[in-house]
Amino acid sequence: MAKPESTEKDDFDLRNFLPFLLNQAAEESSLDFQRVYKNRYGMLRTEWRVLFHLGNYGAMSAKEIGERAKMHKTKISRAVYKLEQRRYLKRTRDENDRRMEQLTLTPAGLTVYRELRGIAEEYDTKLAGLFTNGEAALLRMMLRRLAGFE
Amino acid sequence: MAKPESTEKDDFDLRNFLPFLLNQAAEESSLDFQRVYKNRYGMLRTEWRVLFHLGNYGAMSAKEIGERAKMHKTKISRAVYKLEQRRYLKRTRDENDRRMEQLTLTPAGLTVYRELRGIAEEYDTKLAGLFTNGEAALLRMMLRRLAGFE
DNA sequence: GAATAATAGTTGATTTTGTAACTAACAAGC
DNA sequence: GCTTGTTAGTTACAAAATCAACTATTATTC
Repeated sequence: MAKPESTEKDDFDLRNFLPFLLNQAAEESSLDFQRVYKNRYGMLRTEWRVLFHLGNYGAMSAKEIGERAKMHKTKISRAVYKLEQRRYLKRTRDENDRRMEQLTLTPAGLTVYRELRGIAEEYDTKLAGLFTNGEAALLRMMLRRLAGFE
Repeated sequence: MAKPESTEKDDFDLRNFLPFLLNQAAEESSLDFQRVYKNRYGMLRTEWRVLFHLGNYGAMSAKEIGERAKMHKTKISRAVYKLEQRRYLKRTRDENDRRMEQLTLTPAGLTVYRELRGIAEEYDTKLAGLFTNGEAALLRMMLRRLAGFE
């Protein structure tokens, strides 16, 4: 006599809940890269992000980085400070609007960026290798949409 | 005379780098849900996760939650403490192995779980609505693989 | 079965993040 | 042109995450 234990519907599965799933995937898929920038370059997550923004898109202000990476301005302020200490970037006051400063990578910063970028590319290829080319492209498209890019 | 500025290859785009992209998507896609458990229920991320594990999969030990959610044991220890304070769960010492304790939701905890689960389901549906059914299913499959589930 | 190692969970110290208040420069209204 | 509001960025303080050391219990080894 198959009597249901309760009337409760519980077809919900945490492991399919998109915010959780995305978070777990993000966490897991950045472990190896994290090890590199952390252990090998002594950087924090916020720091490589700032470095990559400047390396990849060229000089910009802290505010602009904040908008692109959706990082709070205090995080960026501190990351910029650390990168400046290590002589990876320099600031130049914007003469048109003296509230902000233009951030530029130094040659040393650019070198580190290129090294890390190489590792990032390899790593990305490895991750994408879990899928067919078509799937991977679709994945990126969907993630961009979820992230609010495009 | 179209002379390239440098020999540098820079087809790299940070916004397509999977670890970054996943992180941005995860961040962005959990904002609304975060507001609910934070502002309306005064919970932390770690806390709703523990609550959901117990609600969704039934009683288990802190260690088991840690393995499933890839959360460090100190985070769990503190989340369990908070949930216990609020009478959302109770602990019972495992008599076979007295080092660990079985964690169970109280009726109050179960109620809160069900409320939040409902909101989570709605929210998930909204997010999935950005895609076709087939795409969404594929997305979940790919994320599960990246997360190391299955 | 006593000594050693391993495991579940907690606690305290340090590091990192988040929040709010602040300074300095610019913009707008009148 | 002076008051009021806004913006870029920093700093101080509070909250949370990380890391290491700790207790209590179980497992292993000789």
